[in-house]
Amino acid sequence: MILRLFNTLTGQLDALEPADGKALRMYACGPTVYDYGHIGNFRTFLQVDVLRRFLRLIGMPIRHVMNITDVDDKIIRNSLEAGIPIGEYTARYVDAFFEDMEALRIERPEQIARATEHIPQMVALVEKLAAAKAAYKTEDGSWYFRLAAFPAYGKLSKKDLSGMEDGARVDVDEYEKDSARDFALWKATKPGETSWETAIGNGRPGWHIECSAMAMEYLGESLDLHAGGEDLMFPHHENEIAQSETATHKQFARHWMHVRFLLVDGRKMSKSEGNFYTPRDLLLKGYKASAIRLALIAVPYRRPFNFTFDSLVDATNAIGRLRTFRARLTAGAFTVGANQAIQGAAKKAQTDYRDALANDLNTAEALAAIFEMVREANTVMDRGLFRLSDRDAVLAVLKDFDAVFDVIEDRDAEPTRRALEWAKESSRMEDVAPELLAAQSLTDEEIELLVAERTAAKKARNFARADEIRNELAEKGVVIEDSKDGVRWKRK
RNA sequence: GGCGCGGUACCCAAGUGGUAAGGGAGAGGUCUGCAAAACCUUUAUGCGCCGGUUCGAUCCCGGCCCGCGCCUCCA
Repeated sequence: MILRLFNTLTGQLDALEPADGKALRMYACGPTVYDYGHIGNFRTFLQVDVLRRFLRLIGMPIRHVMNITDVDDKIIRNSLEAGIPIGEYTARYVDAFFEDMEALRIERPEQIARATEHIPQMVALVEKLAAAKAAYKTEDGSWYFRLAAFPAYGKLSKKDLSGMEDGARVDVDEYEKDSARDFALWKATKPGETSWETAIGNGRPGWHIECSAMAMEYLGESLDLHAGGEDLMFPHHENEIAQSETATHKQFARHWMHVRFLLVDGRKMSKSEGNFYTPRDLLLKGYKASAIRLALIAVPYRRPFNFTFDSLVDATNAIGRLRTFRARLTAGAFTVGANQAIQGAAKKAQTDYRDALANDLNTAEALAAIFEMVREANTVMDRGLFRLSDRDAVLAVLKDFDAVFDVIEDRDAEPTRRALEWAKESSRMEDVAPELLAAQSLTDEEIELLVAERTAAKKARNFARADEIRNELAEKGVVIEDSKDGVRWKRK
């Protein structure tokens, strides 16, 4: 099976395959650690996670590199304001980033590359460009890439910049540039700012150069895939192409994937609009990590996703349905044998599911394939015609599903617990939803005791007491389900 | 202004030149001590509007309206 993925460069669906027949070499732009990541950032990382998990599912080995930008204007400004070294300033956001990644069950790339740890590689690349007369140094000590040196500029974003050359928009700070569109490779620093003493002078890297240098360091001069948010297409990725291809004379990346933006209530998310959310914010409001994950991946990556709290509720309920279904499968006592209808349904679901993902990662269609099977299996179970081998067949499909979506297996308690801990440490307890605190007030053991007491009361036909316990649990977010196979409970 | 994307039921959303997946929510029913869960039925003669091509268009073409993104740091 092969994944056909939209390629920004060619404007069509292209088969995604390693050029050398070995592991797929992919690079994805990671976060700039000047603050906590928001759900927009994580939509991109999550969609890339879907990609890598699906590739693994179909047996393609991958080598995935992600950068962490731990030096840039905002970081320098903020750390200066806080009066701490940038390393110390970024450390907490790097930690937070990995914590959030884990909460959302985003797999760690094979290689994480931090900008500050690859200064020599960047310097070498600038030197190479300088030798090719594609980079020049300005009076203040900064280095710029000469756009005129790369005629193909704009091929990714399909921009024709020839008519916009040296227009009215010249930044006063950058008057020394040969052309307004030339971009910084290396920035001279002002006194007091973090800088590196290097062969090309004292300063710090420009943003674009880090991705080129680090991608080539770990993946070679020509990548199979480069991914990132749609906003990075121009100018960031365009600049990466320009500087890399000018330096190597090789195609930098054969395949480009861009994840569309997440909107909130139909608008771009921004702090000033007041519609800005981090995963932490949502966890403290009582939403589960799995619901955030599903909501952010259920809409295919090439569609803008309009985030609303409704979308989170929808995802929560959909996951509940899947988890209930699987619990019913595992708890049920089935007679030996197989039901041909179910065997067929499982096979079809398996195929449809994989085909959907293979078709430009159509997560919505993949989800539909799974739910169709769930309904058919439930129906057959209701009729008592479900057999032991059917369980294996259906569970196998769910396993495939969770290999990519990873939401059925309930690991929601830990992220919520950690978010609460974080709220305590950072004095944000007022942001915690009261229902969440109520739900946290009972331990599993306490719940088990109450459930047992209720079962006893029911047996004694003391329904008043049984209902009383059920209501008490409901108030604390615990739902009880009586079934032929015993009592199940779950936290809502 | 330039480039691009979208407008499908109450909400989210897939999709195809041949007659509308899936999820969520609502209503009715089955089951249950009652619930919950599950299942069944039900909710778009209709896919922004107007033309055109076609035997036939939601899907192709043209125009229009509305919404959004990028063009500057940005996932």
